[in-house]
Amino acid sequence: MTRQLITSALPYINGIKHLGNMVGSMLPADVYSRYLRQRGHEVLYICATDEHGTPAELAAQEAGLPVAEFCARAHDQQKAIYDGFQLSFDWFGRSSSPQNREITQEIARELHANGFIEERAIRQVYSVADGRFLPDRYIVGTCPHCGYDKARGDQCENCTRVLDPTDLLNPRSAISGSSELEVRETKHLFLLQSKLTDEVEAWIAENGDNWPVLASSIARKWLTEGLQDRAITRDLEWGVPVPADTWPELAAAGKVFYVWFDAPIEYIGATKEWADATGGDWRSWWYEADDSVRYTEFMAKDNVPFHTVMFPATILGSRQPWKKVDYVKAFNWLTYYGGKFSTSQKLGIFTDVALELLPADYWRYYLMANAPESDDSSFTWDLFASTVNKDLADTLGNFVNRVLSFSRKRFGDEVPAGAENGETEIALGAQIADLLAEYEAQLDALNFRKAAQALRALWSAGNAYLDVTAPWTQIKTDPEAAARTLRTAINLIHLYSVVSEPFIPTAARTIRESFTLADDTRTWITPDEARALAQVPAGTAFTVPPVLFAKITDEDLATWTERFGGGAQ
RNA sequence: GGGGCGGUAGCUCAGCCGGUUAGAGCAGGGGACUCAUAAUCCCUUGGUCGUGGGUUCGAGUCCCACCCGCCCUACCA
Repeated sequence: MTRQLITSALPYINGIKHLGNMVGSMLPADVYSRYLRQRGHEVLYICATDEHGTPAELAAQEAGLPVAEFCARAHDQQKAIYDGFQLSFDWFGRSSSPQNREITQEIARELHANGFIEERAIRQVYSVADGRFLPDRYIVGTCPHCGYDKARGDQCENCTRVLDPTDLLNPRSAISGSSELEVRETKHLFLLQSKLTDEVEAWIAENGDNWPVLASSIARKWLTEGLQDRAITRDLEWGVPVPADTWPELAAAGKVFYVWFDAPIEYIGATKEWADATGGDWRSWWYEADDSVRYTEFMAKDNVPFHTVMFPATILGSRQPWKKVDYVKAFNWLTYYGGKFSTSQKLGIFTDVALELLPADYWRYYLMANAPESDDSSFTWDLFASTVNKDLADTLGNFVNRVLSFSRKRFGDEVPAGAENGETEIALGAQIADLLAEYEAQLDALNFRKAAQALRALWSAGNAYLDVTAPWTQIKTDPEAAARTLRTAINLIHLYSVVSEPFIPTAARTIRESFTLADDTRTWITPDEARALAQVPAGTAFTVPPVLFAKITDEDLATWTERFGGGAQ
């Protein structure tokens, strides 16, 4: 059993995340974490809110709150939603934590000591009315090429040309609208990534081959172009301050590190938050841990360059034995009817609203069974309803209900004894063992769609077994055989409750709690146990749980499609 | 402009290093069954594998060109 370090990309502090954010990082990381824990691995699943940067400051300003207060509230809000999704973080931290500040500054000092940080003066647009330097995209104006009057300083959305903010005609602040802009000189720290390109390339060559192409190809693309030196500080109020002991002048000027510099370091910082809170040993996971720990990162494709190139460059340049990622699981986008989920246009489904409509298991299963692993995938209400109804309600939920109801009706509140297992049960056991092996193999390989398919095949096998044995017929001629069938089917139900937990933890627990089984501490099923189908002995008391998954009705669909604008695009 | 990924049945997707009649689930059609959330199980109709060339005994799978979608292109995160 290895030690498994798992992180999912940090959700940005500002705004409620939508289902696309959920399926691309936190949810698969949770499914994987739960699976590995169940298999007996020592797992540490770490996530956090990413709290620094211009958008957070502006959102706080708009909310009329001090940025620290704004972020504290937003963090709690996000945390509550993730609890609702049953995300089993070992720690859900904050990139604004003292722990992250400490480690970020430490790594910056190490980079400096090794000659990978340089101070440079750059010229940047300053908005007098807003009292802040503006990132390029926060400057709008008229495009000099096409005349579009809402072009952003980084790119014109109309003609797609890449721009410099000083190219814009009639430039103004996107925040206040003020045209009182000046180009000012400001000093920043640059990470000399150009000096680290070869090392990162060698590291990718050695480690990236097994990653999904989505991750490795993006990484290689950046490297073939050669890494450029990159500014890692900003002129903002809210961020990790540049340490005064190393850069007194910049510290005095109030410089903070760029959000993308401190955000990945928060994986380490959050682990220290966890250690400080629980007495855990954070260093054993992150420092000189290369042989004992396997580290898997989950993220959507937009995050890949930062995780495969820039962060590794930072770590390599520190010359310290920080743990580097072993496997990068990258996802494409989940779209809403082929279009982008959009906060500003209120398009799509957001995590808070999702939980108001239906319990987490419905979303968890649907999202993972249709995860955008090889390409963007499209959320549609029709597919959602058909997946939930067919797989969860009909195949699994109905199986549990039909077996337990029938058994109770005919044999009472305990698992019936009945005849010894016959050929049908032996064949079933072999089939279940095979399907379970397939399910495990797909989860081990982080193929979530295929894992969900294998799980559904396990559920379906139970229904097929009932069809072959037909206990409602057996009961008339051979009650012992009927009892055997039900005993076996009940054992399947218990097996399902164990192995389904990564995808549908709440329903799995509900099913499991319907058995009064002493010492039921089993967390996984061995091949022999799968073949035997005898973990729940005759005589075990059980109850029939309430309907596990309610079906989504046509009325529900009509209501939600109307409310969320499904298909309109 | 440059680059990456993708374009396979009505829908969502599998198809490893090229090799016999291109697969799954859902939807559609037929049948079986009645324990169960009108559930289940079995059978089955759908595809000139984006387009056009090329390599090969043989290509969805390799090469070239083009079309379409998404993403990246370093100051959003």
